[in-house]
Amino acid sequence: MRISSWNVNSVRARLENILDYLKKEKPEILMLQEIKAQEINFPKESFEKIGYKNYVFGQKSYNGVAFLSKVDISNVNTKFINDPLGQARIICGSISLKEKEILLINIYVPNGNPIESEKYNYKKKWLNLFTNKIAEILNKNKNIIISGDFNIIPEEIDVYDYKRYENDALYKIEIRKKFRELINLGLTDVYRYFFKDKIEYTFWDYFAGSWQKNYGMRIDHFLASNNVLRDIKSIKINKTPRGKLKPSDHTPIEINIT
DNA sequence: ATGGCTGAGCTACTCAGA
Repeated sequence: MRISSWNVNSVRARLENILDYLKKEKPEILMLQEIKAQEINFPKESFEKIGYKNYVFGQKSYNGVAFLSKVDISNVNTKFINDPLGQARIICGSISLKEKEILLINIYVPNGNPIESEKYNYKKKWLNLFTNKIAEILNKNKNIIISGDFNIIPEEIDVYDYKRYENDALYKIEIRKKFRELINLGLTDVYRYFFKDKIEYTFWDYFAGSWQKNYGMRIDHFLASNNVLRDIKSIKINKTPRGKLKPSDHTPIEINIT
């Protein structure tokens, strides 16, 4: 089974690109972030027409997450945490894989910039709430996958010039520590598990030819609990969609799981 | 290079992203 995650930066502006991607790569599940639409404006029919069910948690203008899936997702929940600002940033649900039930948690972490603003406090508070909830979940459920746009650069090698990001909400040491705290609950950064030193990115700014110069960062991740990690056979950052016309500034990251 | 694009909401311009 292939599961993919992609911050699409508006599901409506990106509809043709998303449909092209689904037809070409045929993931069983695509986890979307930043759909920037209310559920009523989500183009469900377009996805249903090519065999994907829609599970949507949207809001007006900003944020919003969703699952597109060929298989049933059960117990879909949009209240995983009580978001301090009431924003649509998490949707989760369960899938069956062989005899296993796996909880999929699709997240869009707050950006947090600029760091001297209330937005940074919101990011820290959000990450604390999320990590506490994951700790609680892991006590009873050993099969979880967290994926999405974390807005966190884990290490130096995950950004084209880390010195420029030392006072940025994506790379500040305080934020990277929160990522470590989450991992230390018993999760693995799946990309780094397969590729110890490889330099690859999932995001490139729209500005100033960042894509052409490969000025990017790795901020979209798959984290898996140990029981699930065993079943993950590969992971890939698929750069093709970022090079298309009218692209998202992020590109999909995909796992194969058996 | 702390915003030089891009999108939503709206219909002029602000807010947000990373």
